[in-house]
Amino acid sequence: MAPESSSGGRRSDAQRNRSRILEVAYRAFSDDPDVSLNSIAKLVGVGAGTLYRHFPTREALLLAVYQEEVEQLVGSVDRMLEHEEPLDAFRSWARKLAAYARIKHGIGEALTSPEAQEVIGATWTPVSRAIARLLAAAAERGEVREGVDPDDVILLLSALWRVPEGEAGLAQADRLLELIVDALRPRTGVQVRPPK
Amino acid sequence: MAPESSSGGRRSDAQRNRSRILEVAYRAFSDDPDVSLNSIAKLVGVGAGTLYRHFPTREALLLAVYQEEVEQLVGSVDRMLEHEEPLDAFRSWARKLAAYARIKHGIGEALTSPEAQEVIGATWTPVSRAIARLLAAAAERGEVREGVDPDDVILLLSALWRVPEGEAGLAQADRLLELIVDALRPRTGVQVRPPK
DNA sequence: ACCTGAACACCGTTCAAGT
DNA sequence: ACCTGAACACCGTTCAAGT
Repeated sequence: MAPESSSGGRRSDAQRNRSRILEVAYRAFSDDPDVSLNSIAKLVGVGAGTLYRHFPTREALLLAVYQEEVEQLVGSVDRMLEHEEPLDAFRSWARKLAAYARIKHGIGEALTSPEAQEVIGATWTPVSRAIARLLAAAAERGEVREGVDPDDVILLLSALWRVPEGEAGLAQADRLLELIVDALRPRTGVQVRPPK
Repeated sequence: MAPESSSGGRRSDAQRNRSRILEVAYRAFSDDPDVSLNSIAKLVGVGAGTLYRHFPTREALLLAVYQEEVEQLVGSVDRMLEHEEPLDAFRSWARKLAAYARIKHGIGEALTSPEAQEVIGATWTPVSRAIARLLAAAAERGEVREGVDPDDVILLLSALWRVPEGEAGLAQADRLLELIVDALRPRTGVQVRPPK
């Protein structure tokens, strides 16, 4: 009858549920960003209470779902800096972030809503650090000024995924990105050639 | 028994309802931006269907409520241009818009959500024109470059009202506004003194 | 014509009862 | 310990019935 054998005990099925919820939620959010939590629970085959036990708010679930991918995006910074000029790397990376936020509608909100900033940090902070690294690399070449707050840049970048869908929107996003890059340039206005 | 006397007929009570809904909704939204439409209908003392007849979506009601005030804000542009240097007028006006959007939470969404842009225009367009006027005045002095799309500027400005509440947020908004102004400066980088 | 308000199919969230 | 799922108090929206 051995009610408890090793240290873990019953913990395993809870962990199993957690990962199944994440898996199903990922697809559900992709289909429809406004999908209800109840319906996700039903899809998983789990009681609503179980979902709420693991993820107390919609935002908590949303972030857990996308955190891994955000980390991947964040992790791509170093590689990009090796293959591109810093400012181009910044542009490419910003475009990737925007494309991601445009598709995964929820994540954009999480990156700009003041409330979310306080609660999470888990998504915000890595993104902020990634931008800091890109800006630092560009600043070293004198292509952007120093001391720009990366959090300010996130907020400016959020314009990129608020653009309307379609081709006109993409063109607008390109213009916006150039405006943002201009905003970051050194104040002198004298174009500095990077040293060979 | 004269079922219809003049041309208007029964139209007047519908009009009355419309304005009462707007009046009550204004206060209700001020108290709580997420207030339900049903509860507004109840506050007005009107059937839910009546509210929906006048304003088919939440956004429609929200915009109707704030349209008058937006117009007032838009109307203040000319006066500001008379009393301030164009670029300062732009700064002041942007701050006003941001403060307004920060308080009337809904309006910020209406000014940046792509869906809203298509549906409405009634709020978007005047704001866009106001910014165009400010930019044109500044461009005449050579303080900003020409050909900047005012809609791009709205999207950039939206960063101002996504800032967290409190003092830190206001400081961030100030930094952001300066970054945006920098983004609009002439590309030459040579500071042009306005002619006396 | 316009309005009412009950009714419908949901929603997020909780919590007693089970194992 | 953890899970279930009925239940609660809502929500937006519709539409037959009234005037």
